[in-house]
Amino acid sequence: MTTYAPAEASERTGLSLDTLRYYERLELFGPVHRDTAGRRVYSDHDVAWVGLLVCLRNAGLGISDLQQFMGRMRDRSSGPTGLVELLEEHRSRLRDEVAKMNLALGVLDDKIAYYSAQDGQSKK
Amino acid sequence: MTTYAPAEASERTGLSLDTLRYYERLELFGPVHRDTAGRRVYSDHDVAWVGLLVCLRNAGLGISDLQQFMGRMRDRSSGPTGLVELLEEHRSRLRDEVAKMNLALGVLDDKIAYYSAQDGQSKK
DNA sequence: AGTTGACCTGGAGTGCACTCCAGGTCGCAG
DNA sequence: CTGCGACCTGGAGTGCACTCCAGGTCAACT
Repeated sequence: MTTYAPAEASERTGLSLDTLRYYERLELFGPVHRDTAGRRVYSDHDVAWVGLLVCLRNAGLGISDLQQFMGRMRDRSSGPTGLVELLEEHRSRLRDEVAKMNLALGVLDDKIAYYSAQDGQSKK
Repeated sequence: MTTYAPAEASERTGLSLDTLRYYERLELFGPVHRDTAGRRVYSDHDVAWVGLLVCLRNAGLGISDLQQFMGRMRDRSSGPTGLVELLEEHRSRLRDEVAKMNLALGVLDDKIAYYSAQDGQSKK
């Protein structure tokens, strides 16, 4: 199993060392294995997991959402935790967001069309 | 021309009174007309404009983006200001965002499918 | 043995976008 | 004319998500 030094994990996830540690403190992932000197050694699994976190963060989920998500994952062995419901809730929120953004995109398109036309003939 | 008291403007734009005043201070819109007692009187135009701001904010533009946008609008009479270019830049950023969100949506779909299946047979 | 550089910790600092507050003014219903 | 409620101001406070920092440890190179 491949492992990664902090700097490499940072590079692969696109997060700073600080952010990686920050996420770990908040228990969004980990615990991360340490070498004899106390330095972090990230596994494939860690890196992949952080990739998921980054993706969901990019999508606009907050830290507390991710914490909930993690919590449910952890307790999954002890029966149903509503994990799927939680995910579905976030999915529908995300869809709303996307809809909003598409709306804004439409507005931007309109504005661009409008002002392009104006600028095109502005020195009348 | 219809006008609106602060409370009504707040209702129509979905922003709090505080936020409305905050946006005005930052010159994202206005200046807003006042009555004899010094109270704000919002016009149709103000409300519509704030609607645009809200839409762009929803879409993830920051306050400083909106300020730039406003600045260019103001100076438009004195020749080309690169307003269209600015809008186009934001549009492409927005498109990236949407793409990211769609990616996240795909990931969520996968997770939901995966954990639904697991939960469905979890009490094995 | 000394220097370098990557890493460690806990905690303080930053930037953003609000949000709240104290203390005050006004116009109108009773 | 007295409340009352909506509004005003400048400025302080909040919550989030990092980001930076001082002071220290350790392994490897020279």
